[in-house]
Amino acid sequence: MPRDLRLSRMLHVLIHMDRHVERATSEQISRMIATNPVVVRRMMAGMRDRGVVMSEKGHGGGWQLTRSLDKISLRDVYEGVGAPPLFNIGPEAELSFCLVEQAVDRRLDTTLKDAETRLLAQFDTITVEDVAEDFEQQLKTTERGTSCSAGSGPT
Amino acid sequence: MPRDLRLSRMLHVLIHMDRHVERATSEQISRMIATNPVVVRRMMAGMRDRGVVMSEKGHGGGWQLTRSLDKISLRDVYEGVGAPPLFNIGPEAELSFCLVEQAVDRRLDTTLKDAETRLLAQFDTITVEDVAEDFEQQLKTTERGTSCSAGSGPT
DNA sequence: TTTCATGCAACAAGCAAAGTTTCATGTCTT
DNA sequence: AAGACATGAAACTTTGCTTGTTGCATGAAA
Repeated sequence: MPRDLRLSRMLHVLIHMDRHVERATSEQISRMIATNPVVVRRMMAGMRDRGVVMSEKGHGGGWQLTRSLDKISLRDVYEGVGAPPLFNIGPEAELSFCLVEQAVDRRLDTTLKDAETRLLAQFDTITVEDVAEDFEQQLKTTERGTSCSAGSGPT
Repeated sequence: MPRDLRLSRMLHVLIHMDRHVERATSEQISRMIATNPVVVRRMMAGMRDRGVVMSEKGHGGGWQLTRSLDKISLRDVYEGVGAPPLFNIGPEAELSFCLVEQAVDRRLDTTLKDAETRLLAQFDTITVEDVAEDFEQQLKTTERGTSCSAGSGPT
């Protein structure tokens, strides 16, 4: 249903990096989320700019976390991946000369801004570690050590 | 910024219909929101199915409100235009075999569903009449009777 | 110097809403 | 009955944004 997968994918990646691989190349990461290394670099660049991960070039290089997951909030990740628009609905960008449309736009705008503020506040309260623990809880229950990054090559 | 304009546009149309035109053809309505008559019919069809407006074919036909604006909530309009996805972000639709991704998806899903519930509840509390009164308040302040449906022909 | 990695730019593909064209159906007027 | 006017519905095109892909430059280790 949604169109922007970056937040979801980045969370997925960060947890794998913390729990399973420590340092990973874009190539390896791209296999975790079934995509292309370039897409990974594009996403990771924003995280690096925010100081959540670091990258090293050259032989033996790759990506690495710079803090533990309990110091990374969903908000950090959301902004790291470029703070894409939260909502799919809303008024047109350019304001109209029609006072009716202006009133509609104002009302819709404030209502959505309110919802956005509340949701981002929620994002502030959730750490990636919280989500990682959800994962481990489930792992304990099912007994299978199923993870996605294992083995399977590209193409 | 948003991609789905139907809620915004429909509100705009309903207020004009109540305050200015009473009965309007798709052609006239399409001029209000600067679009095509077919786009209007597509949007209005859902509103008709929900009993908010009625349509009549043939000479002298067109669209008409079946209730006053204070009996139409934003929620009604949102659902009338097809209840498009509220959010632009979120997890992939198909569930993964990777337990990490599953945990991420669950967490994101519940968080967004929560926000969705709150926003729709907010939509329940706002009537189109409320928005129409915003418009008239503004009208009183600026003294200009500016509206969009006046005069200007297509192309 | 070769190999492996990121960095960056440009372009193609996929998807959903919006826009458009065309024709059928129904209704009022003359 | 004929003509004008309106919705109804289907098919297709356009648009905007994310994602996917290719190519090349840059930097670091072997």
